Amino acid sequence: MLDDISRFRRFSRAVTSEVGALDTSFLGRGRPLGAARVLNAIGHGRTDVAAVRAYLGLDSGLMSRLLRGLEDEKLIKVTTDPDDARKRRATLTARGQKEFQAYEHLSDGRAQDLLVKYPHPETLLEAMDLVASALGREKWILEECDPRDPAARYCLEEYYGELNRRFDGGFDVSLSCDPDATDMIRPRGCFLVAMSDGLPLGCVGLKGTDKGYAEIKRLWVSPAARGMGLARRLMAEVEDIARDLNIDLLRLDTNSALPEAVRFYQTGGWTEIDRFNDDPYPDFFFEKAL
Amino acid sequence: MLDDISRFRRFSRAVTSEVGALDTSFLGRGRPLGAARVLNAIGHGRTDVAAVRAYLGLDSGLMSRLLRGLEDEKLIKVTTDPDDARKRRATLTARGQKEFQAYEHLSDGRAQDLLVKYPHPETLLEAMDLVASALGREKWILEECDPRDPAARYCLEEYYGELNRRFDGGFDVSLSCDPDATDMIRPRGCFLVAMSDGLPLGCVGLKGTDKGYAEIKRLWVSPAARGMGLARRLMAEVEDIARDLNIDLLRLDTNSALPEAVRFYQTGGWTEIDRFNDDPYPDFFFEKAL
DNA sequence: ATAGTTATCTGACTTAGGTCAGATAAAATT
DNA sequence: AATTTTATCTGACCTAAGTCAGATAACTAT
Repeated sequence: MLDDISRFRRFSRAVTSEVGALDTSFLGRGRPLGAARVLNAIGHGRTDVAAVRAYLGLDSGLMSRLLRGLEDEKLIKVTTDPDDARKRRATLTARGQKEFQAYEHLSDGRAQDLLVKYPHPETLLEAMDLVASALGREKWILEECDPRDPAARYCLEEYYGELNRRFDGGFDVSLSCDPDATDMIRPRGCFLVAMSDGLPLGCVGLKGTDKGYAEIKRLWVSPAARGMGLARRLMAEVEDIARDLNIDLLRLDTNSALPEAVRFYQTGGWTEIDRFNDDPYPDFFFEKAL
Repeated sequence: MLDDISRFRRFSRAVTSEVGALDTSFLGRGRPLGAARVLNAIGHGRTDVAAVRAYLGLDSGLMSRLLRGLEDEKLIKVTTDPDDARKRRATLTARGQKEFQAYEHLSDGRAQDLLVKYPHPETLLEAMDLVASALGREKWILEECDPRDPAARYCLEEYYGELNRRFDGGFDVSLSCDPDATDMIRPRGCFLVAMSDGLPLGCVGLKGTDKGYAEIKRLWVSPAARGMGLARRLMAEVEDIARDLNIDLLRLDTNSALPEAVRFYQTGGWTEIDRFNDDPYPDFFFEKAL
């Protein structure tokens, strides 16, 4: 009915007319938009004046005046960068912090007002997660972390939940060979999480063993990021790390109830091998030499 | 990991930084934003000056000046409303049409540039459809139309496609009792389509018969609109029309492979009855007295 | 050391955008 | 018929936002 471009433009119309109102939350505190935007950029951690200027696309003269105005209001303190005395850095004063929080509160309120219109917002929020992840794809960051960190645990919970839904008899972690966190920390292994502006989108674990190979575990990609090549990026990164750790053989297991995973390994340079463990869940086994 | 408000704000950040650029397409033709917005509003069919003013939220003085500017450029012609000589209506001149098309082309180009970054945009576009539909829910319109109109046929194709995916042995319209289009047109029946800014979101047909009852057929709701009460709205409307047509008994059939449909009828005042036709697909039958 | 580059500041200037008070004419209400 | 309301227009005015040219000081490269 509608072609892709029309669908895209329909989306942008809906969003600018409904969500665009969120920008308005920068008003309502008796300060012009420009000054409010600078204050908020600083509040969100952009201390470097040049960075704020680039982010907001402001002329240097204008920026200078806006900073002066905020200084006069005693909301920020501008100091010279110790490493490069040409550069300046701006930080919020206590009063600036309060003002920034007030803006945050306004924005939260607007978001809440819009959300409250939807009796069951979960479907909507899931679609929003996907759109935000896709649009911000260039800003995805792969981070190495402890598998017990909150982002990692969130991914693992989602992963277990999905297995439980997709396996015929469900999935119970305690019956599976749940890897020791310490086996997925350097130097024995590692754990990667992909983050997109605060939302974890996927993870993968490298579990060191004493059997002459390491195992790939817990490869998961959020529904909000599927079809965008994240699994491939995670695997490439974790293989690089494995090489760094002088690991020359990788193994993994998976299940035929996850056909997209099986296909992913088959087309990703992995060779099918015989069962190499006694975990009750997997029925497909692969290895790859590095 | 993130609460609903944070997810919503993450979405709005992503969208304003990526899609916000679409607004910029209103620039680039050497005209100030205000004038460009008015020209585009008129081009999109808002001929009533008051309507444009309300839509863009402009002061009457400012509006007046912007109209004068566009008139001076010979892009629009402002005439007095024949029904109410206080009101004025603006229409594009031939030159204005060309200029409007140039803006449309710019917007299409921007949309295309953003879309082209996604190798398989279908998932993204589906999520965008859903978000746009949800955000624009207040502007949904239920329209009565001929079941052979493009929007109706689009809905029916989607409906058949979904049945084909969800029924065990697939679905073939030609084996089903496909209702005659003329049975779903007044005065025998009717056909309703729900539109949301150009995208059909759902449909329902009322098929007149000569057997003392009418049938509800082809109730479908797009994945982009599920869980938002559209089926209920469509049914309420079609029941009103049935009453208008002096129909006092409705019947319908459905299939246990569509549990949400069965539940919808069970909780919507319908009573299960015995099979009343020999269509090979349905295995659930309902009726409702008006 | 010199020349060029970079980050910021300052002052002068322009424009878009928006507000306000009143004017005008048509329509609606009493 | 008189009054009120509505839709638009006009002129005066203001401010935010942005542009530009040059100044200053610090850093970088030759």
